[in-house]
Amino acid sequence: VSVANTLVSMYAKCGSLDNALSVFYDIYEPNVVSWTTLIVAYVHLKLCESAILFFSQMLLEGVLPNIITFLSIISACASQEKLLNGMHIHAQVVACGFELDVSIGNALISLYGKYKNLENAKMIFDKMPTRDKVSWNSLIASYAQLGHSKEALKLLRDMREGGMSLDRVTLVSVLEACAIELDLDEGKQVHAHICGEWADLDSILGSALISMYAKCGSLQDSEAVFNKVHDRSVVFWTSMISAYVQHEQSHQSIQIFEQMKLEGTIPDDLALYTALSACFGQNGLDRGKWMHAGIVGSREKIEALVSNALLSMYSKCGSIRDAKNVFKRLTKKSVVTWTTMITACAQSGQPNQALRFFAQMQLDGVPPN
RNA sequence: CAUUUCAGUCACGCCG
Repeated sequence: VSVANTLVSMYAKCGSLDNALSVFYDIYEPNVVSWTTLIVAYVHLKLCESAILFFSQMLLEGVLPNIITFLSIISACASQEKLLNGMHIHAQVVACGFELDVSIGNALISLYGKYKNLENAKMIFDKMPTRDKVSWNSLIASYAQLGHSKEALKLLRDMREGGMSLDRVTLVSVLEACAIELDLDEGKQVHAHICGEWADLDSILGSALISMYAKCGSLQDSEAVFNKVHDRSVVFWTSMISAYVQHEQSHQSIQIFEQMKLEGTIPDDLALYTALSACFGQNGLDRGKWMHAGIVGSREKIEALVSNALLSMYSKCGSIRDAKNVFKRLTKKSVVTWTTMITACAQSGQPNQALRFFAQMQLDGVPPN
């Protein structure tokens, strides 16, 4: 069984769910590790519904979940919206007597954070018999992501007073909090702390610093960070592209985008989205068309996010005609897609066309929000 | 043999 489990895990990590599944189904009596491995595979592919289904199936077959199973299933629940699943799992954790485990507590903190339920997150935290760095990080991240940055920064202070050392995860969350608060001073202090603690920045901390500085209005600092990091991920590049967009520097932004491609980093949807949003102003339309052509030439299908970005780009650049052309060729149109078109027409003196789109949208089965 | 926290992002409107 162990050998088969390892195989399942290996196939899953290579992205071959089919192979993983067929090995799993050939296991005579799958044990708790087999099931957990499968659940994790689905969670990593964001197929959380299925992960939860496998969990139920496992229970039906009389296999008892252990702590690791619960950790996996809690993270499955955290990445989907259904509150009920999460509450249900929490109850089961308690019933199995696992609720005092540190890792379980950590996962639950994060779960309630994702559910925007900070009271419960804090309650779990307070009730934990022992806390580790992850406990603090989870709670701080929850506060930071929900925009409660003051509390996040306060927790940081408590954490340090309690003698906990900070790690990269802590700092990323704190930088996010600084960005929301537009607290440049605190952000710089965190940056100084980072420089004192590690010889070089990695691309995750780098991205967080770039966007913190950009949001706090200090583009020069973003640039300085950008130049210091050499192991650049797509996210890292995108942060810099976005920083220039926020400061309305279309040209610089596109230049970074081009440099990224030259250095061999393949842009993902969000990178394309951001680069397209950099096409505005004087040469905006030309840059946008050029980019559009590049996108069409380099990928099979265009994702929703990217096509929406194309629509906004064309309408921002004043070419409703091009926007309509893109729009016509889309197979899936969301409310956002329709609203982009409606707004484009409305703002360019074509109110009747806007109303026509509005009517068509409803005929298409998309309800207005 | 499997496991918990972290970075770039969406249209419109409202408030700051």
